[in-house]
Amino acid sequence: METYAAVVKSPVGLLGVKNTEDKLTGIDFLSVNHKPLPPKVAFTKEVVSQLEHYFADPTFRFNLPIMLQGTPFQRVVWKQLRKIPSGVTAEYGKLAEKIKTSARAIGNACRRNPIPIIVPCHRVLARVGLGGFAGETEGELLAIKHWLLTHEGYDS
DNA sequence: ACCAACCCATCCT
DNA sequence: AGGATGGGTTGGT
Repeated sequence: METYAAVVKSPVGLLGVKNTEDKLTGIDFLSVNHKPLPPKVAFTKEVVSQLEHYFADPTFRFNLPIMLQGTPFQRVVWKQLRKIPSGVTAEYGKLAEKIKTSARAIGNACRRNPIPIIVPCHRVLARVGLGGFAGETEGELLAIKHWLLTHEGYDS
């Protein structure tokens, strides 16, 4: 089982926070058999604090140093994702046009986003329907995507 | 290093 | 329903 810098309770369930001394590297959605784990070092405290701010106020803008590990293509896509503000949505197909690739390839890159919520892949929707989230196309995780969107004011 | 086959959070006809 | 799509992974040589 993976070890986390912190495991925090949130309105969408337990979140596992992964980071180095000064860079955020990942966020996982955890099942209930994980125990909450309070942050120890200062940087982890800051990450948890900003997450709590966001859940209290959907317009809160994250300001955290982030380390994304991925292929050059994935980095380009993730960079685009971070430009989408809270309350705004994008489409796989539209993003694909913008960077001259296919909608499917965009979906592939989103699927591998290691830092959901903060790198806001939940703001990318399919032409018709929600699209997927955290690797799933149906089920509990998709409910989280929907929760995040309505939290940000999106009306389906 | 290359290549074939397969997998996908899509989209069009 | 079927096919085009393009990035990634895997497993072979």
